[in-house]
Amino acid sequence: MEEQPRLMHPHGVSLAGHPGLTHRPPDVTAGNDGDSRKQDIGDILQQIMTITDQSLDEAQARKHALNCHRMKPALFNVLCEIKEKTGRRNVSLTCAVSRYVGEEKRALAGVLSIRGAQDEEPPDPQLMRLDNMLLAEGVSGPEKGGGASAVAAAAAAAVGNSGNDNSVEHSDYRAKLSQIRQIYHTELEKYEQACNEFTTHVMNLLREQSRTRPISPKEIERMVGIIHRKFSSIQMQLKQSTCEAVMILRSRFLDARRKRRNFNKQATEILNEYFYSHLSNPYPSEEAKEELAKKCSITVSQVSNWFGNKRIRYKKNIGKFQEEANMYAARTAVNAASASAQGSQANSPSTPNSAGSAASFNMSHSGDLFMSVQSLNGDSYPAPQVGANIQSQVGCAR
DNA sequence: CGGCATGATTAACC
DNA sequence: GGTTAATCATGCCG
Repeated sequence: MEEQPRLMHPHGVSLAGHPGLTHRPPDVTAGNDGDSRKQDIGDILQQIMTITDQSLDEAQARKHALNCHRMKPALFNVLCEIKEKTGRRNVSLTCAVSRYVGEEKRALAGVLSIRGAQDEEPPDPQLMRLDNMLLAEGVSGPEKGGGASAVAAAAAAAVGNSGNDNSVEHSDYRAKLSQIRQIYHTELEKYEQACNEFTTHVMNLLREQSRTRPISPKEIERMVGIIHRKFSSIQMQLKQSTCEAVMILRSRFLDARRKRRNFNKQATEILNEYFYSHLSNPYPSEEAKEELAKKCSITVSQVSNWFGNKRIRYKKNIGKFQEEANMYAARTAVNAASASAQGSQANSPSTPNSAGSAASFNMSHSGDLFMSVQSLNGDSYPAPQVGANIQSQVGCAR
């Protein structure tokens, strides 16, 4: 291909004096009056070349004139031949002829030059990542996909906070996600439509141009390929920003879940009940933690946190918790009393120790500080004799 | 708004 | 790995 005789000027510039034209097909150059014919062709070429300087309207008129010109078929054949032989399409003539679609070309260039147009190969890893993520998040893929609910469920399982406000946050999250999803889909659809419209537009233009210059199907294919690549790069941007939006939403959601929420009253009561009824050893076993967690609709780690906080805070300021301790001791005593009144030995699995067993909640610095405080405040905290004044205690508490 | 209550987190410890 | 102690960050109430 490289070694075959070149018909084109080495630099493919001025066609008027193009060597290729001296190698005319017989049907064009036949006859003796080659000079006049030459002149004729020269005129046409001149017209073509000056199209560049004309307005679109003028060019339109010229185009029509050219199409109707008696020499047009011959010239067209020459072009075909040149093109076929050179195997290239950068013939200046084609550029000149296509000048009359300058506007369209400019529009094309405008769209095609949108930034970030890395012409990646089809199996673009980044695009795949984005697609996977969108799918996983339930943005793309089947309607109301498992993605969102999976995330919500995971978050719920991770935190397991009291159901009510959770579902509120979930629905909020869901609503926002579906909003993103909707925007994503409408935008995607818009892009697809625009891409199709633009493709057909360009194809029409090329078809039109093919009347004036030879355009191979490969060229059209190539053009369409370029358009599709460019549009898919736009799509990629859309996907990327959608991913970002989802990530932001998700991190906000998770942040919101991290926010401290006070446990509801019932949960606190259950925990306190256990704590004060196991004051001698307020270290629930794993099973007990699980049971408490289930009862309180919180996680085991929250139970652990609660007990950790409670122990340290109780220890730090026993006096402050005195009243609370009395109350819960009284309550467990009541429970025990009513249980025994029913004739059955109340022995809840979660509270194996009896109420008010304030023996020795080991303090790191003073092992029996608790005991001594108990005895010091014996009057106000008669844990051992709770049963004696249940009525008054309960009356105070409730 | 200030201060206390409280759930969560972290580092050190055993 | 669980606990302690300190601390953070937020909720809540006067």
